[in-house]
Amino acid sequence: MKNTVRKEIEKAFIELDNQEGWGSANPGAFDVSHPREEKFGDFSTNLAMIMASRLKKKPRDLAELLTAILRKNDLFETVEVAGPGFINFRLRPVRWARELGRVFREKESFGRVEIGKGEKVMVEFVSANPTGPLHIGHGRGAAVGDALASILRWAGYDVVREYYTNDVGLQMDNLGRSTLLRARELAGEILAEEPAYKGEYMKDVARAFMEKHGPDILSAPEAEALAIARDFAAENIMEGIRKDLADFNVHFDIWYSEKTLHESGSVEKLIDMMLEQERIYEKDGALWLKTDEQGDEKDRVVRRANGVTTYLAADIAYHKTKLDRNFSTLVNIWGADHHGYVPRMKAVISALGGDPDKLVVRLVQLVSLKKGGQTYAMSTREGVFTTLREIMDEVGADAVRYFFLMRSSDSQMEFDVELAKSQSSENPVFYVQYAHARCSSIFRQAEEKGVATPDFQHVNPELLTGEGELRLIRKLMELPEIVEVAASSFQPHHLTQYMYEVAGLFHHFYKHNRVVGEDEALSAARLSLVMATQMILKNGLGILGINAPDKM
RNA sequence: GCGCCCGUAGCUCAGUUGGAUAGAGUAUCAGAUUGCGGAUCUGGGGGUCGCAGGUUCGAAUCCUGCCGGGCGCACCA
Repeated sequence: MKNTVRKEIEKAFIELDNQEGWGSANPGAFDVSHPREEKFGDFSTNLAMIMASRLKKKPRDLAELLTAILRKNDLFETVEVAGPGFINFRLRPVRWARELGRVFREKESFGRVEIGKGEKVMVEFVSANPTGPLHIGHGRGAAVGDALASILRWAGYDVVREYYTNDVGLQMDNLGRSTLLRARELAGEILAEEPAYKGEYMKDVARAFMEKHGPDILSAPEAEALAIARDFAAENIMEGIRKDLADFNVHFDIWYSEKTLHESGSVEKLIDMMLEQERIYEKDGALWLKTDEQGDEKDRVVRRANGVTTYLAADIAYHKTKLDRNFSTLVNIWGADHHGYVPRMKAVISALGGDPDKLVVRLVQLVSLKKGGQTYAMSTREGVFTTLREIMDEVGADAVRYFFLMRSSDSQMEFDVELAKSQSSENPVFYVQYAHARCSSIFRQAEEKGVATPDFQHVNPELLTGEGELRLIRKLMELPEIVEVAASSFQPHHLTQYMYEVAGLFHHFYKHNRVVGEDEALSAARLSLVMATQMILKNGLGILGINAPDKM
């Protein structure tokens, strides 16, 4: 609808331009927005203010001239000049009601837009090392990454969800050693040293390890036992991560293993190539990548003096594969504690001959937990963290996702556990899901009373022009705009916020308008509005990866 | 010391590319409903948008400086 209005404004401007002979032809960039105050109308444009300086006219005078033309358009009920030179539009109510037909034509696709034009986008997220279970920080990244991927898909991009596993290197060796230590402890030995991974979960890993390999494994040669323990632990923990994510309704297209990059030799090959290109040089026995001249604080080591490559070396090879796979945008969702890597990774992209602007890093800020009136900061340093599994078990996957998605990922957030658990209107996820369930309930009621589900083509739109109805309809028709905003800002919370508003307007409508009543035509019209609302709630919640229940 | 994010109502937070009298929930106060799910709805009070400059017709939004909070600054990942 917004685009329709924009086109009408452009047409009017061109007409005015011809009439006055300014020859400016192009109205340029101007806004069409929903005014904050309802009394200003359905849409508002700043065109007159933008063009005023270019044409050396007073904004209000220009606005008046445009208004005279726009008033002839029967799309609008009123066109008015306001404030410093805004033009405010109010559409004829019946035009809004008729617009609902779009929802019934597009159904489960209503909300899709084509700004992506089929371009390939990768969203890489979570990518936690298989050294321990996911905690709620990972959970926030998982929710944001997954919802963002869906939003981009709805915006017309060809999206791939990818998880990169760091399944080799020093951390993995530490993991193997920790497993063996715990296994020996289970066998009755005293801990020879403090394990690198101290969490309780390591005891479970060790127990499973012993069950599979039996006690003989402990007397095997150290190197052999270590390798077996390492591989077992990594696989065991990774399995848990996959399960957690699946239960969190997060599904990846590709699980990319760092190990394969080493095994294929592409890490070494790229280092050699960059040495030749003098993007990598030797100093103090180590090999360094020139990231400094690309905006990083200093150059970075890719191969240590002891001959072992660093994480960065693998990351070069990994990002090479991303570039080779022809994505137009590479989105990475990282925890805020990794922000220092952004310039480094941009430098890597440049060194590979790619455009660093292709890499979009969304940093997701930390989560703290509020429980029993206390706030707990999640801290890896102090080893205090709640796992994603624990919080999912306590409040449910839907509520966890909703809470992670209702705030801007740029802000640190407080997760109120009691609120997420409460089954009342105070809890936003219940408020939204309840709106959907209420729609279903209305249909059940209609069915009992023998009221048929209407076909929108036979509904009289004039019957949907009450204040509460119009407000709801206007909001419903915004879904495509919201998808666009969320996609272009890479911020899913815009959609979550919108869902809440839709639910609020629907509850209001329901309270003040009898849906299934005596008047057959009116019942049909209102039932169709409920159907449209339910479709929007279902589509929106679907994008966010949250269930839309018929009963609660 | 350098860098990134944040600072908006008592509390938790929105505010799309700069727009009109800055919003929601919650808390608080006051109300509604003999009917489709009260898991709902209506209203009131509550603000120096951290502070100070600057750009602009117009700044919560952009720029600079300062203050406060969080997080990073390895030949770890």
